[in-house]
Amino acid sequence: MEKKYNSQEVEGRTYRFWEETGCFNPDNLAGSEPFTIVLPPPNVTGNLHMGHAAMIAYQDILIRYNRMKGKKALWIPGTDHASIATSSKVEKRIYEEEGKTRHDLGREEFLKRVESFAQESHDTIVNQVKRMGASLDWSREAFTLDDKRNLAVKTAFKRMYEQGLIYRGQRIVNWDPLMKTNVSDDELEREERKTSFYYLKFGPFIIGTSRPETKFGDKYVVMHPEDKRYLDYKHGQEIEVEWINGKVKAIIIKDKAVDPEFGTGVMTITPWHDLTDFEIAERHNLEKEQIIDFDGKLLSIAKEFSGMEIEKARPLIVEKFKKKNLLSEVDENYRHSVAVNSRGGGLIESQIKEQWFIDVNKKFRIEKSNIEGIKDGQETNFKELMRKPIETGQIRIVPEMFQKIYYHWIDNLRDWCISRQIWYGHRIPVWYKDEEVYCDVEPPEGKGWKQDPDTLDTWFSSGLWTFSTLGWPEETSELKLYHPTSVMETGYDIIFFWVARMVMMTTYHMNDIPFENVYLHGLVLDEKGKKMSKSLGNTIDPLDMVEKYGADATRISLIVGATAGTDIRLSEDRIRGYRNFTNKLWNVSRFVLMNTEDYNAEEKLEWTPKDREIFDGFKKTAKKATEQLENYQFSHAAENLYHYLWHNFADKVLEESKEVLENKKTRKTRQEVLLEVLKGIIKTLHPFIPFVTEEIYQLLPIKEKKKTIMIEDWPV
RNA sequence: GGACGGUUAGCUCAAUUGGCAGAGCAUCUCGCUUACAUCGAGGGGGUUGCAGGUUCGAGUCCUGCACCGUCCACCA
Repeated sequence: MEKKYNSQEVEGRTYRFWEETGCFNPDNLAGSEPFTIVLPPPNVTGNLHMGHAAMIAYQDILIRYNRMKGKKALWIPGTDHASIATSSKVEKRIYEEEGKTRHDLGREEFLKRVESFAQESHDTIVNQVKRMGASLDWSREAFTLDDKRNLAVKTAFKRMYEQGLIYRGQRIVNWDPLMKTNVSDDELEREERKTSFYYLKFGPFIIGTSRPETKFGDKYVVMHPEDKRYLDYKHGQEIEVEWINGKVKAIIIKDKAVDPEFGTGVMTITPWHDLTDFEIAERHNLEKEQIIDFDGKLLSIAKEFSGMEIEKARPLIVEKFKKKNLLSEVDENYRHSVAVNSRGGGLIESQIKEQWFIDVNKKFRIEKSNIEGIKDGQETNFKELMRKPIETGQIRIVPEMFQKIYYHWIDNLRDWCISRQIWYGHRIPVWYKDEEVYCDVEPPEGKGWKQDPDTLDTWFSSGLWTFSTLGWPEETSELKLYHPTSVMETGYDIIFFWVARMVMMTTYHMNDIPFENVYLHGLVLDEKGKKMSKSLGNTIDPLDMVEKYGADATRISLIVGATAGTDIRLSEDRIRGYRNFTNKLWNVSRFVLMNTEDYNAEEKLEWTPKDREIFDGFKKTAKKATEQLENYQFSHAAENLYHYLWHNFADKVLEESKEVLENKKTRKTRQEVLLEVLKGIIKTLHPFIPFVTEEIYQLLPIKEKKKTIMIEDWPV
């Protein structure tokens, strides 16, 4: 046994060895009870970060533990094309390097570039995942945009379209003028900004606005019906006012959406560019006019400002209001939040545009149902399908706290906008010819059909992930055996994007739940508690740490102290600390092996009471660790084992054994006990620190050794 | 504006249903004893955010407050 443990050398060789054993593939395992996890597919946008490393650690623990418990443990790898994120990344790169936009390149050429970037990222990521020691079944690897998944997406779309659950409509959407696409409500990020708030004279009224550049088309002035200050004005009354481009006729509208407490209690509306205004306009059947185009520039209605970008035009427009004596007052310290595209895009401008939506309220009949609380043939809708399995406990969320957040999201949910005006992703399987619309998995026969240019929101394909990876829409035996999956282990930050959508898609298409348990982990933050980001320069690259301290140390440093749903602070010191732990385990093993060179496995002797006490001490610890693992208390389990190895087995048992081993009478049984306990320790520690434990296992002088510790029996 | 989480040793966090406040790191003292100095032996360090209440007993339960964080929300 080497005096020093060389993680670099051992880890590289051991992963290859594991792959060769075939034990990552449950088809080669003896058990019959399945245990399934699908890996949340990393985006093919570059590299793995610490968050990925943590997620791999948690899932690999579950998989290795259950495999040792004799289950058919399946962990399915895959990557996500992440349409908007990947597209944005490549667009930026091309713009920086060549000064071109995707529109300059054209759809075909641009897609080629994205695909080659995606392939590169994929290869890097797969390599990194392997370095972490993940026992994934690579024979089942999937990609959200490969042929099988493409078929699944199209099939899913078609079914939902035919049942009227997917529809196309003119609606107000979140338009990103920078990336030139719409994004869903969940992809928005709010940023608080300090801006000026302008009070403008609109005939007899003073109206407030933070967006004077949208005011060109104003012809409705709205107030609360019960606002006493304005009782003299009647709904529908027409007034003539002097406005930015001369006299306009305006109509008084009374609507409860107006808050009398805010500003002057009167506002003019811009239905094309604001959701509240849009809804008011819908209620009263008012005209809607576009003021800003899809590039974020003013339209001809703005007269001399037409073609200008908003930021540039705003001060000039304010100046004009001022000159015309229409500016009453300016509040310079107005704070409000603006919406930004969280996928690296720009400031959101609401626009009316034709888009595809999933109707979350529409009732439909579910033929068969394995969902608790929903009967065969019952009428239901997507909101209910998402809610029911959590309510009945058929799906358990850990930590429980997130249930409330989940319900709250469902209650406030609006129709999910699934179309995107970007090119990288699943093209919408709909074709048009004149007034005809055709939806199918394959394009229609005949000439003159044009496919919808849009692609689907990346989360549409992600929503199918638990079953599309198992071969759906084909009715495979894989699906029967491994679905519903056992655990969905993912970050709490994508509970809406992903967890909810999987529940929705799976209950609808499979009439079943996607997973039995949801374990939500926290974020990996830097040592000061800040989010790791490249711009802040506070990232720790998992691969650097693997090279310096080993994958085992990196993994366990992400586990201890990470309880469900809470963020973890990581520093290099922490990882170094756990490297010391793997070193300790190595030396403990060396001590045991050095003192058992003459051990004869054939001879069976009776243990002394002290021997038994030692063994019981380990049993107790292992039992506790098992309970903790069953309850997803990874941190506690790891800490518990850490403590036992170091402060009980090493500090007490080995120290005391030094004397016992000297004595010929007591030597033999003690050797047996030490080997037995050491074997137990490395088995229970294996899910956490797989490499070093495998290496030690291979060196143990025991009989009936399996080819790998991965398929050893769990010692409880 | 609404909800949720947090506040415990210098730092990061534990403490099952209320039952003697703990661990790791850091720090200090001593020790290169042939498993390990990536180590060992030992020490110091606390009014559990604040103010009340329930209880034989509160870090834990109740009420109020303060601060930090997160999510949600159409205030122009």
